[in-house]
Amino acid sequence: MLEPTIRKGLRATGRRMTRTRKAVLALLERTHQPLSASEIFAQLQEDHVVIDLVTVYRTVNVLKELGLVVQLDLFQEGQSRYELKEGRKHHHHIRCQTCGKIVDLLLCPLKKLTKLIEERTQFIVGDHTLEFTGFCPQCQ
Amino acid sequence: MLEPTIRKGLRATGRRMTRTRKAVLALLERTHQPLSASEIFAQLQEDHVVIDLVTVYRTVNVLKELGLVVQLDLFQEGQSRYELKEGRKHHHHIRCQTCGKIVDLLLCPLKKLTKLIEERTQFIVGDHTLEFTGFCPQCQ
DNA sequence: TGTTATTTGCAAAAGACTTGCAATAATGTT
DNA sequence: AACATTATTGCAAGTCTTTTGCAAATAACA
Repeated sequence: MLEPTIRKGLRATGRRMTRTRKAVLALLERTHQPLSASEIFAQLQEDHVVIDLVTVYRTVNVLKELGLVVQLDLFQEGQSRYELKEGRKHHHHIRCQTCGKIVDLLLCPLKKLTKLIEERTQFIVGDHTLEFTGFCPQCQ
Repeated sequence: MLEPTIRKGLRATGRRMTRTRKAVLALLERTHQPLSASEIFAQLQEDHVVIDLVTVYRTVNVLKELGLVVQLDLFQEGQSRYELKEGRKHHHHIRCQTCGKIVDLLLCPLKKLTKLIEERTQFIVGDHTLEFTGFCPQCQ
């Protein structure tokens, strides 16, 4: 139940806790897969929550701005997915090419690499994406 | 000049070498940045090559199918980029958040990781993406 | 040069996401 | 508890990237 904390975050930026924001948050909280906007929309429809797809987009963007949600762009999916950050460590994902299942990879091999890249390229390295595809046990 | 080789690859799959395919290939061959479809289109227009944007999309897709071109989805760009494979080693990229410049990273730290991921997830690991963003020397 | 199948251009559509605006609802105040 | 203020929502419409249908153009090869 992270609603009270989030309410404060919203308030601090002149925003409000609303029915739709609660619904999206609750859904992300109980779902263990990163969801796309249209999946959030569809699931809330099933739950008889009245919400517009536009509102879903606006909501995930707000949550992203507040740093509560991470936006993922998985390998050639053509849409973004959103995942609650809430106390979770930075991690990556693998997605099954056949059934689309997404599994967390609780690792990130890139800490050392960043320094090397900065030396080689003179860039200041910011963010990175690392995503795998493959075949899950059921689809092999 | 990889036209003759590619002609064979096209022929082998019942395809033809055309004016537009030559133009796209030649552009990719002389450009050292991964290009988006609209950039390919715009550049060819400047070069007075008559081509439709639709044809650019179809062309890069054919080249991708033939394994001649790699499709890149860089960090939240909202469009794909295409890069000639032609004798190049597998590598990754870093893109400047300010000016958009893309620099090759001639490394891939993921060979060992694949085995670990397969053990942990029981997936058969296929492809992966790894892309960085940051600030290039000029934009710092 | 002619025949045939592939490719192209154009128009239109699909899909993800954004924006404008009037109506609605959340907040702090009376 | 009702009010006033201001953020948020829903709807319609728009943008942007990419795809598709189809008739006309053009490669390949005899």
